[in-house]
Amino acid sequence: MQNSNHPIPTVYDVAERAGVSRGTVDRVLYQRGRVSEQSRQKVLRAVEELQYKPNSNASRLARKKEYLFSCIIPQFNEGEYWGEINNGFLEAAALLSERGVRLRLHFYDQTDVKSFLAESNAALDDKPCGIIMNAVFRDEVTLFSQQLDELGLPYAFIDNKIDETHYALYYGVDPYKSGELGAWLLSLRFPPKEIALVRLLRDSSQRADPNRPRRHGFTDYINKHFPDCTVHTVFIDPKDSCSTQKTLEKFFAEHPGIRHIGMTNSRIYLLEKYLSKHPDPERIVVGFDDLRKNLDCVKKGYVSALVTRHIPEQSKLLLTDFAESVISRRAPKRRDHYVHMDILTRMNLDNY
Amino acid sequence: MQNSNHPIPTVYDVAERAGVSRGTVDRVLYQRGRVSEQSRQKVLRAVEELQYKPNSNASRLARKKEYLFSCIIPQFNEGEYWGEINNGFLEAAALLSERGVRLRLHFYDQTDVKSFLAESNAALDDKPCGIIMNAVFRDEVTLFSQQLDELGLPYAFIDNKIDETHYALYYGVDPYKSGELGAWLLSLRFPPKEIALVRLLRDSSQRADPNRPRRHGFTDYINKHFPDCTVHTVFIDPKDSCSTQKTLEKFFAEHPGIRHIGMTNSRIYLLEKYLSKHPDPERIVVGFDDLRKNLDCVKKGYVSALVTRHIPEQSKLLLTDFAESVISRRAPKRRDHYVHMDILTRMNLDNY
DNA sequence: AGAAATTGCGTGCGCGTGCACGCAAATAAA
DNA sequence: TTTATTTGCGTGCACGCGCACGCAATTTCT
Repeated sequence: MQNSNHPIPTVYDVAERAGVSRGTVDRVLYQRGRVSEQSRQKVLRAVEELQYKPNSNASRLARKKEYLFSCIIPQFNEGEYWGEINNGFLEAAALLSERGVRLRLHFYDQTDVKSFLAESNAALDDKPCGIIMNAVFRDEVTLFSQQLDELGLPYAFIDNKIDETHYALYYGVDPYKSGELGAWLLSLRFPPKEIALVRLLRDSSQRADPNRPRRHGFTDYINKHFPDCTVHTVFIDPKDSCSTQKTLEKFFAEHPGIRHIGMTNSRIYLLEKYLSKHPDPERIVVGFDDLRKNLDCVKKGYVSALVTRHIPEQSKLLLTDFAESVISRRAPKRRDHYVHMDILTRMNLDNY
Repeated sequence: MQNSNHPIPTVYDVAERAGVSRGTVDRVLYQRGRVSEQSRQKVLRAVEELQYKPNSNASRLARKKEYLFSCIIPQFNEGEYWGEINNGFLEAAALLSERGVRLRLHFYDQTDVKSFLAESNAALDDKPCGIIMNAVFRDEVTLFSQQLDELGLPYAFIDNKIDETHYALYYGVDPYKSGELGAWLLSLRFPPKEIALVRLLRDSSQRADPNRPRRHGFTDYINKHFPDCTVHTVFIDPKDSCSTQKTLEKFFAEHPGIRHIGMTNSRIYLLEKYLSKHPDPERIVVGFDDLRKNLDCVKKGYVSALVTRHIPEQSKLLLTDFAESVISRRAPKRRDHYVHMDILTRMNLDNY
């Protein structure tokens, strides 16, 4: 609690106590201009004794400095994963705006390397004081991050990262562990004999496979704990619900023993139609990520559990933390933030 | 994105556009002093057209107004539930300090009504602009809230609340639902035939029983879904680990069939000693709240799952939201915040 | 020794608001 | 009509800090 006898000290108080002028205090605090060693010590002592902290409101008012951050993330449709990430960024930006933080967004096409290159260049043209991105195209992102290193521009990764780069900050889940958690949930109720792992067809132009680590976490867990269990893989087309339906009908007709279904990408909602047409009280379905549509599936009982983190929270925390560290010119306390994985079931869905 | 041609408008811009002086703009914005209807309209229009928002940094600098909030919560030892709540308050206060928010804390003894009365009076003496409390002693809290209503002082409840009062804000979990969730988790793996519900002995002076709703959620769920299951209640003494140990030994010796153990208060860690001495791979143990010691028990495998919310998050959000609404003099968007219940197991514990 | 450059430091101004003071015009009272 | 009162409104100052200007004292160069 603030001692009411001693009101909050200002530069004037520090200057007076040190026997110098405000300007000198200013020079000492911000290493601006030349100061004799003697006055420097006096000022530092006065700052220490008075516990002086600059008034951030006055400081920002006088400085009028803006901090621009550029984000390079995949395009999205309303309600999709990257849309939620985007919402988190916007929320954080609104909160930080009074501290002079500005945001510029760049969306690229995940299936098109060139669009990533274009957007990363556009981001540089913004002359930002920090860049936030994800890492779908490993080679290009690595190259880009080297460019940023040379420019001395700090950058942060969201959702996934490239360990070999000098990123300042990372927020995301540990994808491998989240896969394990999903497999654990799937097998919690009774041991699986056969599992359907549903995957998405992707056109050949898409080189990246961002879900690999999570899928491996999933299958490794199953193989380790249930060595006799077979994992069947089915591919469905995310753009064609009709063919998806046919594929699933056919697949499950051929494998009537399957009671466990998992999907390691964020689109478990694509199964809704099939699941609703073929109810099975014994079936267990596990998916990932708290998309609106996924939550609906849990609510309706088609999906037993989702593994997720609060998606917008993740990007909100990243921007807040990143901005804080850039503004204060201090490295963040922690570099890697593997955010907590939530387990969502119909029992704890209401207030998410 | 901010249009760079039109820099952020100031009162001067508004005044000029409305053809009046800064003082007049100020008067209409804050309903201070007298203004002719004609100028009022002109100013309001200019504000609208320019999308004028006062610069919060300049505003706070000039105003120098402080907002004091007083919290009245139970005493605690390091690492206990209310300690975590307290940490959340402190964290929020640190973040809000530059907006002029100050915090004053009052701790009372949960077993002593008089200490609550003393602390609530002390809180009033602070002359705060808002009060945060929990509701252990229903009658006394109800009386106190009536007093606050008369004074026109807004108050918020944390953790639990009294519906009949005119509280401005509430953050907490739905205790009944959390009890249900705990029971669901306990019975997830295989249907329970016998359950041990471990409770704490409380001295007769303690009238309040804050865990009742949660316990009822728990037992109701079991009775509804497993009508043939018997729920045994065991009382242990939280202050005497030796007697606790004896009680548990005796109880479980008499009921060798029990594979399900639940505890609806926050002290599942009190069972650690017993559980570690009597390992049982089939046993399922469910507790509540993410106390450090509870997390350790999950990590070591003694406890299968915890139902919790991130405790400090809850108080942090409450203070942030409450301060925001008091400062802006607007009612909060939502009054009741039943925060999300997390499910914690050894699979998703690492980054909590 | 005188001129030129460098070092150390004090001061003034502006950032955008909030608020109090006080002036002029309009109205009411004498 | 003169004086008192009210209404409407403009202006000045302070908030605490960042920054630039410029003066005086000291050192370096010719």
